[in-house]
Amino acid sequence: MASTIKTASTRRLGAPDSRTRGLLLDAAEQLMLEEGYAAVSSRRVASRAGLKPQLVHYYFRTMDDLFLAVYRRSAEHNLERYAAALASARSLQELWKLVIDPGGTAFVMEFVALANHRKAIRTEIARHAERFRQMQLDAVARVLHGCGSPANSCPPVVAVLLMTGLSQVLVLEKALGITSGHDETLAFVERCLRDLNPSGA
Amino acid sequence: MASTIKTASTRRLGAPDSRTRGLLLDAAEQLMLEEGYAAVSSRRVASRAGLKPQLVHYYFRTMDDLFLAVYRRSAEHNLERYAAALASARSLQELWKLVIDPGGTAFVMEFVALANHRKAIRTEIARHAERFRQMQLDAVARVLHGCGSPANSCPPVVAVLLMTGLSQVLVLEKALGITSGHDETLAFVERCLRDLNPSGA
DNA sequence: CGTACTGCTAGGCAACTGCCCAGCATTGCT
DNA sequence: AGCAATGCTGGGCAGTTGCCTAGCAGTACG
Repeated sequence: MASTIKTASTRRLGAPDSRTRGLLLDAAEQLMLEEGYAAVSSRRVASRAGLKPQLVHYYFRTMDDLFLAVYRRSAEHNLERYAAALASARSLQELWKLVIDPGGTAFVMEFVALANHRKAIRTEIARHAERFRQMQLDAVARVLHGCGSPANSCPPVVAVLLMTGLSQVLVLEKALGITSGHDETLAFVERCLRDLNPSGA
Repeated sequence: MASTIKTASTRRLGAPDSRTRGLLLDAAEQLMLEEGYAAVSSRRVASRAGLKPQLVHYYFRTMDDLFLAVYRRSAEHNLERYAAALASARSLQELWKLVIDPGGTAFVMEFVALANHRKAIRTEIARHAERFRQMQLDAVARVLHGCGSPANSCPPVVAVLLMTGLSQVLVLEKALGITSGHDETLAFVERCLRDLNPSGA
């Protein structure tokens, strides 16, 4: 009754800041991006990290906990990186560059697929997305306000959704091997941005 | 060597137009939408259809063949339905209504996730997407040409991509439970369309 | 010294997977 | 009647999965 306390409901679990735990998260994240969430199993994660399979369940009670941890860590990281970039963006052009960066989008897409039928992850994504949206909104509103065009242009929320949507199709289609119309669209967006704010970057 | 001919490379397979085969396709499609592609296994598909598991492999050599068949059947069906609707659409407003219909989008999203790491399905999706895009393009070009605004507006391809992107974010976010900015965006789009073509319809 | 805790592991259970084979009964052709 | 094709099934193999239990060796601390 001494060493294995487990407080009647939870079994022994590894420390959240362990180095090994981090390695497992790395491996899971890689696997997920390369082969999809269905390929992420405890054995595969461990072998990719060069560790024993049981370690996965030593640090994460269930596989869902693993997925959540992977998502949380990456989302938090992206949020910080993005916040800094957004804060220093001074033009719509710079914001657009941030939005169409395919780095985060691919990652999010895979999680969206996973989240589609796991509510714990779905709500976590929703929470982060709202924070994300708010950040973008502030930045766009600030920049839009700085370069005028109140009635001519569209409300900031709409601009954010438009940019997000466009970025999503472009990234997704590129991944599928579809590229028709992409160049024209990118050129069009840049033309629009230049019309709104001729000073450029 | 008589009954089991199998021509040395392929084993015996069920007829493509069999009623049972259709039931299996139905079951697989349902499962996929309700629980994700990871939940589609031969046993589960069969039990959902009220049939024996071996029938799945009697009609489809591999699970990938099953997925491909599910996709092909549904995509073909959507394509026809869409073609008819597009052909009869006379205004941008009507086209927009077709684009934001969430029916097909959810289905496509699940397959995109699956396709991400199965090249046979990926190329099939790409093929259909290109046909789809071309159809939309023709329709948009026709309608845009009909209501003028050559320089003021954007090229048809860009319009299609914009609409597709917007539809994707809206559907995807709604599924996740995120709705901030959606109403404003829908209102904005309708305002834009009315500016382009006041006659509405 | 003993005690408590930590990181880690050997081993295993029950469930599930894709896929195959041999064989049944029915139908239709000759 | 004879024969072949068809729809279907009982049974099974080999592999993978999530998750658990019991325990080992090392360290910190009284």
